[in-house]
Amino acid sequence: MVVDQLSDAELDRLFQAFADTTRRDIMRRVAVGEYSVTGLAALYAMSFAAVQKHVAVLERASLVTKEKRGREQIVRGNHDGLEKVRRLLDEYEVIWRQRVARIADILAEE
Amino acid sequence: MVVDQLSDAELDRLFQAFADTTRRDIMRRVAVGEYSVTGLAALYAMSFAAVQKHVAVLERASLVTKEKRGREQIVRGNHDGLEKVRRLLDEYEVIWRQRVARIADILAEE
DNA sequence: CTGATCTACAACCATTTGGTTGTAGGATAT
DNA sequence: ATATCCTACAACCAAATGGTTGTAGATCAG
Repeated sequence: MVVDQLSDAELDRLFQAFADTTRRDIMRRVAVGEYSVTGLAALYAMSFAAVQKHVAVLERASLVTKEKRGREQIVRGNHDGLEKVRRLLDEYEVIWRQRVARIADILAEE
Repeated sequence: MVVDQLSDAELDRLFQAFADTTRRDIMRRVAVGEYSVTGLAALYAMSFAAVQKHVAVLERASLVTKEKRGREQIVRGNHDGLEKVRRLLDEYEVIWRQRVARIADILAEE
């Protein structure tokens, strides 16, 4: 099993990428289908450049990939990025449960 | 079952709160034990005010709660906030798996 | 070749963020 | 009563964020 150590900077970028409504919506879209950057831009009430920037943020966070197809750039969801975030939150969950279990033990002892 | 609709603003706050190394570290600490704000501040190479602000960000995101005890303010992890984020990411996961399944079906038809 | 389309990126702007120091109020200890 | 401790918050600053318009390079269609 690969340990896949996540740097703080990488996690910062991952969570930061999710911390915007438009980007979360893009994530949902590209998880289901394929979109060019222009195709995505058509969905939102903001400029093409703004959407292109959002896609760039997602790309830097490894949450999407882009593939050139003719003059278009096809944006696809990257499952790895999502998995990394989920895994981290699962760790927090484990820590939490351990604590709850510990407290339960303490209460049982009384 | 409570649906517990999450507003975009609430999700923005939750992910934003996680998008900082210091705040993630605070989350790990308060998941395990109890800390006053001063107790937390002692752990980091920054001013008390900076840490107090980080705690305030986590509190606004419903990721921690504070309880006054004498002149101290005890910071505790709030499991609900963590669960909300995990649940959202699980939704993305479900969407993703549906897509993978759909592609597998298409490939199977050929 | 020419014009239209798709993308990337620079420059700019307002707001937010993450840090600082300083001030002030409530709780505790002596 | 007084000094100390813990906290909150204001004011400030530099950098990042989320948006804009404009420019320019590829690629495609006629």
